[in-house]
Amino acid sequence: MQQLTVGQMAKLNHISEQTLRLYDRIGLFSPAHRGENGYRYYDIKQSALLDIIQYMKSLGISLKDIKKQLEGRDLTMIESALREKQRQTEEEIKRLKTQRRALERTIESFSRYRSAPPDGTLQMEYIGQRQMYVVDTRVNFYDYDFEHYENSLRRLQDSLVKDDLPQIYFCNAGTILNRENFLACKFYSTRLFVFVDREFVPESLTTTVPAGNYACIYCDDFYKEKAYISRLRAYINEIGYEVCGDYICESIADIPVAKTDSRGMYLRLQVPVRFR
Amino acid sequence: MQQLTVGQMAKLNHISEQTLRLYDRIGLFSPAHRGENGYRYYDIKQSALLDIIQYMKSLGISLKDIKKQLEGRDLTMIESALREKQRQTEEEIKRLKTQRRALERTIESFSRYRSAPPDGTLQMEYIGQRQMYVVDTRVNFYDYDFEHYENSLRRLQDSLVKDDLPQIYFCNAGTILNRENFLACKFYSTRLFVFVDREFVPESLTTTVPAGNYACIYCDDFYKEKAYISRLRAYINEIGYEVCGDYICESIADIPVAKTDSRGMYLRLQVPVRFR
DNA sequence: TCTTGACCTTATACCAAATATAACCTTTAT
DNA sequence: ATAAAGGTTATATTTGGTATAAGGTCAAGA
Repeated sequence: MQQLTVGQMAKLNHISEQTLRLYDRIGLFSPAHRGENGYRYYDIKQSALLDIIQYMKSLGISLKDIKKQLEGRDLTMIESALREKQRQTEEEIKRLKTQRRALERTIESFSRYRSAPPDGTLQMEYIGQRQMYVVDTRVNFYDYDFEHYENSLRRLQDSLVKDDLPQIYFCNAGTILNRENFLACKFYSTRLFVFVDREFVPESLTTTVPAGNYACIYCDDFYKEKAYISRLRAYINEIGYEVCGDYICESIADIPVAKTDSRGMYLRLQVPVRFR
Repeated sequence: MQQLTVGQMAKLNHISEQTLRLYDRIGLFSPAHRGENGYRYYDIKQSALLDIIQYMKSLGISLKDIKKQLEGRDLTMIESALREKQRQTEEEIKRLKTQRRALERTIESFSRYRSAPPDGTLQMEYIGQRQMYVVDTRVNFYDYDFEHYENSLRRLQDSLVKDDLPQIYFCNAGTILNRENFLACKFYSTRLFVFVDREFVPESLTTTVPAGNYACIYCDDFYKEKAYISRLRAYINEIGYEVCGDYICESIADIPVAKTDSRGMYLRLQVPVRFR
């Protein structure tokens, strides 16, 4: 019978010596014999057990649980553990797919920020259909300051958590102002939103923003919004269009780069229009 | 300016107080002010930074790295970190998909074990096409004992690692004996394999086992193989078939349930046949 | 004004699953 | 004989928190 030292066994099984010693100490996997010198001597046949341990570990099962499963020597227990793991894996894949999309969105947001027109730019843009997750805060943003907006974002976060949605990074949030209020110069908006992906959020929780032509003005300061809205309205009249939907204040980038501990905002104020 | 205590800030941002204190201690995220009483006072506007931290954390970036990124305040650095994370996510999804399949295989193996015919059963079976990953050990298994087989499995594992393949649990491994040797009663086999999935292993690394009718005999002991091969051959002659391909000794379940620290093997010895 | 309870502070320990180090012993090869 | 390689133990470090103890602060009610 071949006697393997800890180093040989480690190499043979692609595991570190330290780890084998650890497994011995916690009683998960011990050498077949101990020499009088204290050396650990393993039997190659023990590899079979180590295989299972490594396999279960690769499934993310804790050493404690692996030990329990193996001590039980209960096949059905191991099997149900595997089934449970299968379920978890399925979920994890789903989570990662969401994450992948979130990353895409954020990176998009960065590039949008980099290539965005300068502050004050007025232009027409065709924007495709979007989905938003909306929360009505019942408080008028225009009556309060930036701090209140932050507060409201927290509320939106609460809401996302409650609806069991992944916590999206707020790189694409904003507020909605009714068409009527926009036209009447009445600054009254209580609705806050984040843009979301249709595939990851149940349709019942989202609102669709129709595709179409939007009159847009870019804005680098939260506090300039009111003034820029006026310019936007003037622009629309000037080019002979009419407003055909709700106004949106979209933050297209929202990165605290400065030392101010506040958001480094870049807004795209927009309203859907059509030829009169 | 609203001053938030640690508890309020925690609730607002769905994070624990402990964690906020931890972040303060490691200098990742500190309160705007400290009261004379030592209390931490946060500014709601700091939530923006916490958002980013939470976001980066959700991507699995370590706190240390997050700190570094944010201290740099370098947008392009953050962006490239995100891109790196995107790559990692992609890989992780791939890994999990492989894991999902491996789990399926193992669970399959359990149920195959449970429903397998008793030791000694002889029968014809139609078996679909399979892919195998083969290693030639250049040593004849039949000249050595079970220990040597274990040793060879380690070699197979080395090979899998070298080829950058996921470490499949050896629940479906075996050996191949040439048709000629099988017919000549010459026990000479040096090739070891595991069955793999086409989708997860490059085709260049796999060997296809054709679909077809196989004469099979079930065997619960490694050491009975030679005797059972004779019975298999006799059976094939008896029913008037002829061997049309290589013999395979497939371990259909391989679970160390017993206290022996060795594999609890269940073998399906098989050889493709056709009507003479 | 006192007390109570909620909330804050720090320091310390704990968790998993290793990895790293120090201090020391054994084996093997030169 | 000596040195290198490899073995032993015990202890500390890592990560991202959570848990606990011992104590300080604050606001409300009696």
